[in-house]
Amino acid sequence: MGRIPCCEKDSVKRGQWTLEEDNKLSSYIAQHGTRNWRLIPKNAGLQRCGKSCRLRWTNYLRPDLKHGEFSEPEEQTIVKLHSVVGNRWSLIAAQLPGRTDNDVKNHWNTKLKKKLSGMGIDPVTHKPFSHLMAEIATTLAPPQVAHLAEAALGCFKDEMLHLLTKKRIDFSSSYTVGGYTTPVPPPNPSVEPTLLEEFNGEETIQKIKMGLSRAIMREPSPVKGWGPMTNGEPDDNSFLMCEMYPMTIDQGYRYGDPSVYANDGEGSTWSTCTGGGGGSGAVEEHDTGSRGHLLKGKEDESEEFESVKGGNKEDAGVFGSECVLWDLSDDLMNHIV
DNA sequence: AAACTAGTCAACCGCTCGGTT
DNA sequence: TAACCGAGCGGTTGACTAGTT
Repeated sequence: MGRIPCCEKDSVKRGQWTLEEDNKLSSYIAQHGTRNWRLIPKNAGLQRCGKSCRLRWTNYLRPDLKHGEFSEPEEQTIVKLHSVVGNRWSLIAAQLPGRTDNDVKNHWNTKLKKKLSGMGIDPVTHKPFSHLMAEIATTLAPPQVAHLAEAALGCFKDEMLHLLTKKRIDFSSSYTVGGYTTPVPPPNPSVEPTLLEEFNGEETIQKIKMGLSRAIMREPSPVKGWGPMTNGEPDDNSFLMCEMYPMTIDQGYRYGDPSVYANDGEGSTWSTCTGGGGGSGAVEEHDTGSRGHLLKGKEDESEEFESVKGGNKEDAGVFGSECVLWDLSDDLMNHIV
């Protein structure tokens, strides 16, 4: 039982690499290549495991690596690909020249996950938390829905409070995440300055509970399942929020065609939801119960909205998707505002 | 100024897979 | 066909740093 270790653990050095070790490894590989990792440390005069050398080379020393911050298009690519392939970091990294799977994984775990959570999006399923709950709620009898709301609040309380307080304050100027500015103002800007001042933890939680419970009970059945699309037709390999939620069809943004994931440098691969010809009727007056409250009405009065609706679509990515960020019911928002 | 906390990221670990013998 | 081996992958850990109390 057990595997033969790749090296004698007692005789190898571990931990951080020194500059001298880096130089030894780099110069050896420059001369001899990376054919046999087990022999490399021995031949290069390093007290390291071959595996450790490979890792050091592939994750840090390789000359074609990019070091530093991830760009906005890179972040978009990661999020989009993650929504389709999950934690296949090497696959995702392959679409990002100069980035390693370790880089991508670290960036996802430390930054992107939090960004999505903070926006009320489940980083595992890439669905808004509220929609996840709504999906579950459709399978429950009404009395159970209240319990679901209670339980969900326990799970998502932090995200919701964050969303309902800090994020809204951020909106006073504009909301920028992942380099994408969302020029959508809060539903009622006049109350914005007092939001934090008036914030009271317990009271707010009670309001959230009530609003969430009501919102879920009023959540209409999905139009379709999470029907992904390829070339405009549903396919089984990806999620497509705007298919399920009419509001997003009109003004929202969705993940682009899953078949086009190459980082071709042509800017955003996010695409807008055109609604497949459905047009502006997607958000109707009667839909005020749960979704689309923000866009409905804003369309009439907000210059910023026009900029989104009009020529600024390229500026909104997954992080700038107001339909996701603000996908809270009127009931819920009214309790808070 | 010191102690504590949270965030970041390089490195390690164990496992799987594919090629070779 | 089975055993072995090298390489790669994804999850996890821990050292370091910056920010906060």
